Amino acid sequence: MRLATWNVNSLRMRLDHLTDWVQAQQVDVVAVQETKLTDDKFPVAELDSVGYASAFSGQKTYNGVALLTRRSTVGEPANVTVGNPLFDDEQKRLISADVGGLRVTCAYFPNGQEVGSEKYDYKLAWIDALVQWLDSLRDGPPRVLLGDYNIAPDSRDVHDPAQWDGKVLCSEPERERFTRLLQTGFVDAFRLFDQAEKSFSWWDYRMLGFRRNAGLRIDHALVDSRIAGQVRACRIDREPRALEKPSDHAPVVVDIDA
DNA sequence: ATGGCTGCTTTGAGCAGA
Repeated sequence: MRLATWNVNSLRMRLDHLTDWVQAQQVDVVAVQETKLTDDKFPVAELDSVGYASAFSGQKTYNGVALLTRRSTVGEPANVTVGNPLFDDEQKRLISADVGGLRVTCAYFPNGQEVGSEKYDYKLAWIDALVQWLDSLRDGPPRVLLGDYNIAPDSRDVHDPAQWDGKVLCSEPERERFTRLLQTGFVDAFRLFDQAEKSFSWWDYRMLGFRRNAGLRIDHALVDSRIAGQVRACRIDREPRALEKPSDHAPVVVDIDA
C-alpha cells in the first residue's frame, strides 16, 4: 500500500496538481493539509471521477484536512474521526480513518508563529493532546500519522541550522514533542532508509528558496513500530514543487506491505 | 535590519504561513 502526505496550500489552487500526481504515482491513501475550504466546497465529484473517495474537515481561509482513498484498491475511509476527542479545537487540523487495516491520521500541526507567542503555546498544547490520544490507540490497529508537523526534528532537516537554531519549527520544546510522539510507538519512516543529504519537504516561496534548496523537512510519515518491518520505502517527491504555481510543500510517499 | 512570495479576504491592504 502506498500512502502519502501533502500540504497543498489551497486545494482550490492545487486540485489539478493533486489529481495528476495521485494518479501518476498510484497512491492508495493521501493525507492533504491546508485545503482552505469549507466542507460544502470540497471537490468530492472531481476526486471521485479520478477514482478517489474522500473524508474531509475544513474551514474558510485557514487549515483544513482530508484523507483521499483509492477506491479500486483500499475502498472508502471507515470510522472517520474529526479532530482529537481529548482537545477542543475550532481549527480543523485533524482527521482519522481506518483504511486497509491501518488507523490513518492526517494532521496539520499548528505553525506556532514565534517561540513564546500565544500561537506557540497553542502548538505545544495541541501536540501534547495528540500524543495523549495516539498513545491511547496503541492497542488498536497499527497507526500511521501523516502530515505537516511544522517541526524539523533534527539539524539534518534544516538547510541552515545556525540560522534556524532555537527558532519556531526548530526549537527544543517542539523537537522534544516530536520525540514524545516517537515514544508512543512510532518510527519516522523517512529515516528508516538512506536518504540524500539536504532532503527537505518545504521551501520558502521567497528568495528562490527551492532553487537554492533552502528548505526544511517538516512533513513526516510516522508509522506504528509494530509494522516498522513492513515499511518498504519512503521518499520525498520534489517534482510537484517544480511545477508552475506549486505548493510550497512537496509530497512525502511511504510504501508499506500491508 | 528588512523583506523577499503566495493565497486569502465583506477587493484591497493586511494577515498568516514557515
